[in-house]
Amino acid sequence: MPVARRETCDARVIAHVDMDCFYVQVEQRKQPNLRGLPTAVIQYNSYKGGALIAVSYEARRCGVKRSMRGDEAKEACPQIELVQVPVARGKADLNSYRNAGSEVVSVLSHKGRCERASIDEVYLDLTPAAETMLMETSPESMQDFEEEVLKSHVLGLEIEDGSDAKEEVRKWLCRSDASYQDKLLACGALIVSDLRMQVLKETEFTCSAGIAHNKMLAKLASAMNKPAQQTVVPQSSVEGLLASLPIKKMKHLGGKLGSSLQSDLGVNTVGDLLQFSEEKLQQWYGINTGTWLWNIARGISGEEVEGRLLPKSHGSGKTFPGPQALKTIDSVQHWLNQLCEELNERLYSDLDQNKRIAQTLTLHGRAYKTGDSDSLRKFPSKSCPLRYGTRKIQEDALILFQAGLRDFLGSYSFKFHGNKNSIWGVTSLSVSASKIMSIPSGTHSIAKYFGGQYPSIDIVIDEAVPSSPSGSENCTGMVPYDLQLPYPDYTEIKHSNACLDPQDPLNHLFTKVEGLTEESSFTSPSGSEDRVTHGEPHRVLPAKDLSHVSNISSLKAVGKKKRAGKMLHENCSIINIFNNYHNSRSSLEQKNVSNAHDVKISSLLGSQSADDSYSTCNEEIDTNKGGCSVGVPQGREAWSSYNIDEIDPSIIDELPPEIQEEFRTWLRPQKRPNVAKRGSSITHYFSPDKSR
DNA sequence: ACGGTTAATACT
DNA sequence: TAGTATTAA
Repeated sequence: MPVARRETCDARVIAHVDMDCFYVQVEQRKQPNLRGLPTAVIQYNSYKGGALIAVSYEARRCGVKRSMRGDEAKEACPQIELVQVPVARGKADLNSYRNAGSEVVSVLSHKGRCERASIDEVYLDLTPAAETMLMETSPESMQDFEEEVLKSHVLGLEIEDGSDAKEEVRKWLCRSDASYQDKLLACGALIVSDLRMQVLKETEFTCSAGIAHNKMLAKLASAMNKPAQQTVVPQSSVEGLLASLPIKKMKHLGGKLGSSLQSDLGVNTVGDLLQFSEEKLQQWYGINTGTWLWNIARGISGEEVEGRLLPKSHGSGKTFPGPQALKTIDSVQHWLNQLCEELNERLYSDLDQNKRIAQTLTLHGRAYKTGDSDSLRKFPSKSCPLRYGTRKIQEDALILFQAGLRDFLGSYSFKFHGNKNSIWGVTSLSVSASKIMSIPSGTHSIAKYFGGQYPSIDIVIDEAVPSSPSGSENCTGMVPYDLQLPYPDYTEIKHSNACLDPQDPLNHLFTKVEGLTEESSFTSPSGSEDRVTHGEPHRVLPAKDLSHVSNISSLKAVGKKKRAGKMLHENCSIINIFNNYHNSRSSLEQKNVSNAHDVKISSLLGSQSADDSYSTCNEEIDTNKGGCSVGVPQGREAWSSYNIDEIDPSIIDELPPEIQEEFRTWLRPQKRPNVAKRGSSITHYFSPDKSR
């Protein structure tokens, strides 16, 4: 949650690092002969030469743009080298780019708190590092600087014609009469240029960066001078910068909200927003967005750098444009199988490398209905608890699709159901895994149970662990681990204060999840009658008729209520054990657990081979004191097994500092409830952010 | 309605 | 909550 309190108290040093045409650089590193040539990365060569997704700066100089197709690019720049995105399972495979992004993160993350903002972007909070540098090795006392940092752009620093820009920058960097804030930024510039050189040395990738007092300004700055340059935003330059900055250039305002601002208020630059009171902006766009707008007009953004090096979800998707639209369940199933195979592979990599498990599987689709004016209707997304193993994910995804299709088609559809000349076409499919939790990996960690050292714990193991649990060889339905999350556990996570009602007639089901699982895993996808539904709000699918859908254990086990702290050992979910473990700790013991949360960076970035065994649970305590740990669950989820309201605030001081921080973040004032907006249909995305 | 794919976040 | 919508790279 953004908190702008710091904005007025102390100056932060925030950097945004943005890789230059990243996919191109990854391909050029693979094929060094392409270096320096106009190059673009395309996917799917079939239609008009494929779609460009990254363009080198040489090619941009030729007039090639990202919105072009391969053919157009060739036309604009005949010498252009077009490299195809790797394809696996008939779809684009972005793994090499993800892994390259991780390489970059591993270099950047050892200096200050680091947030992986996307596959090729990172935020850094360099405040402590800059403060330290200012105290110990202030640029003021430095004689010479690296060439690289002298190439920095400093906004508001006037370079007269004929004067030496590098000399001006050098003078700015070691100005002794600079404000404290500017001195910190100067330190930030030195640190960042150092980091960028390190990235180049260790990964062969160039990047650009912005250095400013908050994320918003750093992000703006990193895009101002590309490629391979950095830009500093002194506070004194902010007003002028925003005064002329087109509103649409601002992050979050590139879409409909930005357009509304233009049409509702006649605002064209960020500076134009200054004329409106906070109340006025709130009236138009709601409390949160209104306050956010009022702040950004003043260059204020209190968003914290999150300290997260890993993605929060994994997804795999594909589009089937126009004539390629899928018209049969069989073709849908085929593609779902491909997508799920990829997803499963990535889930196991994440488990292996980062000791994380995902809890929710979601299916998204797009579809049209033929001969229906309503054909643009949205295909609903559906989700359910995630069960590990290719086959299970495939089964569940198909079920979710069928549920979605049923909703999509509505009542009149059923007679054509399954007909060859179907009245629908699917134009895109995607499956994703979210609600990822990190499994603590220290001495007392249940991660050890994964390694089989404590086989008495009732985790279901279908089969011995193969070294590489990739999808295709799992078609037998055998999977290494049954990490399914039967419904009771799932709901329990979200409602740690839920109670077990001993009288609940569904309890017997609750304790029989394992049996149901075994039985249902191999049940044919139709005709099953022995499902159970109930009226609780945690159904995955609508309570309507599900009988056309196969059994799915997670849908069947629907008992929910449970007394906090009282666990049922018959229930074999890994999450349940996790919770049980946590809940049985004293607050003192929790210290140890928390300290052991972190996973070594090396395990994140080590060779990508999937054959590391889980038994190599390290007992190391994280050595990174900068709050930049890997694999630590962030935010509330990390503490989901505790009832927030039951935490005695006095225990917080007893916790290790990094955990205290997490608690405090978590206990910060929550966002104000939104109030009605007026005159705009734009929904609200922003949290209160204002300095007080 | 060939800017695809992936991911994050906010709202209801 | 689960589902929708917006944004961005």
